[in-house]
Amino acid sequence: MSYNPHILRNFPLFDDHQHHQYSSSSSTFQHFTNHVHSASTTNYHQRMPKMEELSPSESASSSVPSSPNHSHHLLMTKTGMKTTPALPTSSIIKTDSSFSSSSSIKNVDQQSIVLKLSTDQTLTLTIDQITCVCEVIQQSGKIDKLIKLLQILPKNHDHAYNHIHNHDSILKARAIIAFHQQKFRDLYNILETHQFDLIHHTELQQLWYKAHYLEAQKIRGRSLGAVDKYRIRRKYPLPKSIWDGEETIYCFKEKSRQALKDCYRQNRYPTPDEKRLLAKKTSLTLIQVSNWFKNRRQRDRTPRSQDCLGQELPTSLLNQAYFGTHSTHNYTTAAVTAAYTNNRLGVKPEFFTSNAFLYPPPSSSRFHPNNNYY
DNA sequence: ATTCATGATTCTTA
DNA sequence: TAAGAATCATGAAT
Repeated sequence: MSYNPHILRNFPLFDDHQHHQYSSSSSTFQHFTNHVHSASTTNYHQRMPKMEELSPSESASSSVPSSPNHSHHLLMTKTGMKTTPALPTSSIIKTDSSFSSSSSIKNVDQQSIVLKLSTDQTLTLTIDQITCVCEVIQQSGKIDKLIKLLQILPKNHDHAYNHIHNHDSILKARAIIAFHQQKFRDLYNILETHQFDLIHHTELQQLWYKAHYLEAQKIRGRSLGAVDKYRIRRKYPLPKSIWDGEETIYCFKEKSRQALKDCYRQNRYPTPDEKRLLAKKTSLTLIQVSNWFKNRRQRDRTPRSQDCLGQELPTSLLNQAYFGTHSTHNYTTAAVTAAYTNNRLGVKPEFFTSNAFLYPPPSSSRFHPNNNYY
């Protein structure tokens, strides 16, 4: 499915005054349905239309400019999400190619559903189209529209209708609504009892934690600090239905880290080809792999550097070398830097390599109020 | 609140 | 252009 602005512009949920445009036999919908399918293979990387751009007053021929800045949380992707922190994956929505890989499911998604707009107005859309609209409304953050959409879904219990009510997007919509209505039990129930596609996990994980934070905040009657939140995350671990079960530390999955370590053990300087292979294996980007090796080499290197500082620093800062290599008495750049970062020292680490440190003036003048050594 | 680990960024160097 | 050094930012642990 694609997210065609024409459809959305015409969809009544975007404008309450547009209902009169539609009827059960509306040729308008036949038109846009065809339009959707013809465009479905080419629109993957098109930016999602914003709500403002979907207003009926807008010219139908106006194209949507792609702005790298504000397209950020309206981004669409065919391939799904990466784990780069720079990209807020929670806001990425998927296309039909990731919704349904098997053709049988795809057929179900093409089934038509009749929406009852009012007593005398109905609208027929495929499940694909409904979920498309549902995702767009979710992205827009307009909860009232989302509620309306769910309200006009049919209540019957045939195969297609069951399918749409168990669809990831529709259930996600229900979860979002439950959150906004602060019906936390309902929200947790939805998240726990339905296995969601991986593509929705990040967003739903945020929702899970946010709900628990908010609930605790209400009970305690005060806002939560970082520690409170941390304890809540520990107390209410993510359900398997919205988490693949893979441990992550600082964004990277443990499996990925192990693969990087294994490679590093054999070769500290992988070739670009090896890096590419590793990137593929770990689902990280080439840059991330390069950064990892760079950081690892740097942190492996510094604890062994020359002892050039004649002052005591905690050994705990020095015993962090990987693979069991421990140095105990070398005061390294890393240690000084860490000490500075952690406010243990009153001077910048550069000071320790400066002439002022290496070649201090005679002690008699060092504390003179007119010098600037201290 | 503080400390530590670690991914990312920026600047320099070869 | 890639590696290194220093540093920043932030998650996690205490």
